[in-house]
Amino acid sequence: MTTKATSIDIAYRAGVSQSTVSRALRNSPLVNEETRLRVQAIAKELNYKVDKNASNLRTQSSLTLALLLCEDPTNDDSLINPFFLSMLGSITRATAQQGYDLLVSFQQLSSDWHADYEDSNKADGIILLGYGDYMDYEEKLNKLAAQNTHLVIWGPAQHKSSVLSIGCDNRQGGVLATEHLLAKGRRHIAFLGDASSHSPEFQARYLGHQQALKAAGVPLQKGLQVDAISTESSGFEAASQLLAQKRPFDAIFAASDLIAIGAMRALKEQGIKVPEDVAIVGYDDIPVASFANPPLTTIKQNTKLAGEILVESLLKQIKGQEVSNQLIPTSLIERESCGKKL
Amino acid sequence: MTTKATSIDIAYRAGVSQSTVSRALRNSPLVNEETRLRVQAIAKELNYKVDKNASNLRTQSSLTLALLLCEDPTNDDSLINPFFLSMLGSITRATAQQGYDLLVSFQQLSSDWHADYEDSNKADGIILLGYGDYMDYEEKLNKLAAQNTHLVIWGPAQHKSSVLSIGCDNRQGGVLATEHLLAKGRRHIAFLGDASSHSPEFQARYLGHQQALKAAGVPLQKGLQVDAISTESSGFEAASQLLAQKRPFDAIFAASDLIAIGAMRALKEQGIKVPEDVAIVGYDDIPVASFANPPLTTIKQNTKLAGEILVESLLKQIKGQEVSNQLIPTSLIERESCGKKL
DNA sequence: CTGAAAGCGCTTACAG
DNA sequence: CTGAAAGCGCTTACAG
Repeated sequence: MTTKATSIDIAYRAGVSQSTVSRALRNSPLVNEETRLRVQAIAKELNYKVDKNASNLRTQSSLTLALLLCEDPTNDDSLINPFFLSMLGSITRATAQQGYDLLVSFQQLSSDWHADYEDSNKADGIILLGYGDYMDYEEKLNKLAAQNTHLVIWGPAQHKSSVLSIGCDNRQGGVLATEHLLAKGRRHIAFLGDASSHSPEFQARYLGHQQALKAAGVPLQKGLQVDAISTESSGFEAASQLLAQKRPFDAIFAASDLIAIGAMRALKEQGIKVPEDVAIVGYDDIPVASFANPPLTTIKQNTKLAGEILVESLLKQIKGQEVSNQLIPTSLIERESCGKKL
Repeated sequence: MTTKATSIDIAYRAGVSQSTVSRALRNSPLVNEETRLRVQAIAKELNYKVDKNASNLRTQSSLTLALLLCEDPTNDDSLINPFFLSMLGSITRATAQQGYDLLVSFQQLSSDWHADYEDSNKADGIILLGYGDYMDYEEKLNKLAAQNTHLVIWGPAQHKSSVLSIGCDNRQGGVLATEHLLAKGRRHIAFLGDASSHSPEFQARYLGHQQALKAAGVPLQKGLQVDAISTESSGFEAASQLLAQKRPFDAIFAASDLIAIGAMRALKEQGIKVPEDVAIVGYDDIPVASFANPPLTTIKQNTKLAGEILVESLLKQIKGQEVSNQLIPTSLIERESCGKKL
């Protein structure tokens, strides 16, 4: 193994032309079966692999997808949102299943990631996984779409945006959570999470919450909504603030599991029992949820399916097929934070 | 933006040759400052990006690293070991920092991953992150090393292997854990984790445990070691088995946080209090650890540093520089599962 | 079924 | 400082 074998080496050994080698290796029906087998045997023996740079250059495609994880710059610790990590896993798998490679990159929202990957022919398309506040980069996104970049983003579809979006149905998840709490007999349900348009996901969950309340004829109490971002400490803060209000409540719908866990800590410190005094539902079903105390009932986003759809849609777009935004349904995972199963 | 601009388009507009464009874009000192600026301005205007396939083909390098995550096939759910996820994050960052791209791939140990990436010129080198039992693929690894593949693996250095290894100092971590338990006055310390050579990491931790015991003059009780793999349920099983033995113990050193958490569940179910009755130390410091109840004291592996060293070493190897195996020190994170801080 | 040839878009000696 | 030319290793019309 001194130097890498090329198709010419194989051609020489097999006594055929380099073109034939290329055809044989790609299983072209044009080439004689016997020749093909001979060529393939020699290729295997020499441990030959097609040079991707050469073939990509020639075919002008890369069989590679780029995944851009846009992180919240505030959180500069090497800690990644566990939900994203789970998405990363499923996207990697789905990409491999389709015979593509995956280039992964972490980006600050601020940086000039726009199209670097596709423009330089490193990837055929881009998947963008970003945090909450899409408004910041909506402009960039639209510009990209206008340039015919192949791009799919994870998240709620934006009204004015023409970018292909795949996301979970946050409103439906919100409905599910609140319906569950209602079914457990709770009537004073607090919502922990930013409900402004800067967090479209959380906002949609809150909207679902309101919808379920309305459907059940239970009045919404605005005072029971407290802002929080998706961290344990923010959840702790929000719950403490809620408690300080002295406004009675018997349940919490937390916009994320991390918030729920922080909230549970705050409740425990004040001697409030979960689920006896306050029932609680989270959102995401991150691994920690099942280890919480008590194990957390939560809304699960199907990351496996999401990854598959993301990759599938992007590939369709690349091939010029019709694609449309999709909303993936969520499901409720019942554990013990809302009391005994019904 | 109809079609992608090439260096020829720029040459045409700038009124220079394509060679000069190439030089100007690479900031070659050979080219006149004024020309360079003009060319770069036009490139920017046309949104030009160097075609990676072409330049890689020409230079025979890819500025890309491949990360192979070899998963335990038993665990076919989309759940990835949280520790690996954390490594993935830090490797991605370290790679980007060095100006390289990262190709990520999940592999079954069984599959023929060997060198696909480097052989096909998609990557300049490979980082292998695998689960416990390296013996299964040691042969493959040695073959690769013999082929001059640029490769670095995460894990304990193997005696007979010539493969570059970077890993945490598991023995030292074991010493740390047991010393801490000893300092808390515990004398009957159980060890939960496979201590055979099939799990070299766990085995090294167990060896560290023994070493600390010996240094303190506390006799090792072999009966207090129970096998477990790194899952919550296996930890639960192991602790249950330990309890069933009726051999008294006042502390547990779990070979991983997941095992520790499962063990805590088993203890709780039997009404045994942590840390009053039994103190417990885990290993890894995965995110769940701090949310456990009580928060888990554990041995932290510095994944940020590990990722950096992994990438750095691989790059050195690629450049033909001297490299050697490295052991990264661990540290103890004290929380509440061993009682009050001293 | 097979071969000779062009060309993907760069980088880099070589000559001036 | 600049240009003409070769060549990285493939794929694929084109001709036979």
